[in-house]
Amino acid sequence: MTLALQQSDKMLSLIARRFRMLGEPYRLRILQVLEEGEKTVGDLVQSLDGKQPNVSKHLQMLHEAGLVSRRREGTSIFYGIADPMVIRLCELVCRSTAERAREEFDELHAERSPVAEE
Amino acid sequence: MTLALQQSDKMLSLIARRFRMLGEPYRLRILQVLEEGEKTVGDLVQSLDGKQPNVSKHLQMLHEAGLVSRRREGTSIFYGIADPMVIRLCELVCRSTAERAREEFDELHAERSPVAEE
DNA sequence: ACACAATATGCCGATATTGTGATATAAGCA
DNA sequence: TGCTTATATCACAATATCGGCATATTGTGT
Repeated sequence: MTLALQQSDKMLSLIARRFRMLGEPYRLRILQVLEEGEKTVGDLVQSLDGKQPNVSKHLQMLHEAGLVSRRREGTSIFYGIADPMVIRLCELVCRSTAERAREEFDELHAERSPVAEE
Repeated sequence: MTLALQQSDKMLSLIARRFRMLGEPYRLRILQVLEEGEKTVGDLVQSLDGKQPNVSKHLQMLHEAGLVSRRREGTSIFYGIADPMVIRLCELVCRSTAERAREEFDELHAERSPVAEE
């Protein structure tokens, strides 16, 4: 049990890949937009002010990792968030990261000598 | 609200970094061992059958990202899981990834022609 | 001071990832 | 068929990451 990670090497790689897919600011921004609902590649290119090949590639990666869904409609392709887990993941990390950032901020601004965390 | 990601670019980078830190199988294995309790670098080197510099480097990265704690005791240094969020994160991803893997497995073994998801 | 153990760091080659421009594919329409 | 739009893929340079070896640092004794 524990970390629920005593999986086979293959399983571990899959898990790591999912985390890695979330480890790019640009991909996070894509997911951020997708959370409003399904979007076409063009929509995303416009929202994110990015290049189309780049957006397509990131979407491809997210899709291969099973994080976004893909639906064709005419010449357009709609992407959406496939796994609601993504939302909870981001909320968790966001909260935790913000909290830590605040702690570091407080430490920097504390009058007394820092408690030495290095 | 939504993805809780409409943060500044700096915040987004921090969040992405945390995900990236979890995006390495070796680091996941380290966390897996750390979940048993605090461990020294030497303990981990032994448990994971790895090289010491490599383990140290990964621990350093995890520590800089705020995911593991560090405590000196004599010449040894004990690392531990700093943020319990890590556990929940891994559980979420693990469940979701296993589920998806099972789905793909089922699709592959279905008698009828695959529904074409690529 | 020295020696020793535990950990960290610097450097390197191999590999992976990213972003971009050019090009290819696919669908709809005249 | 050809033309247009939307998306995907290819090819490449720049950058980042990983693992390993050698070496430096830190702490603890003598």
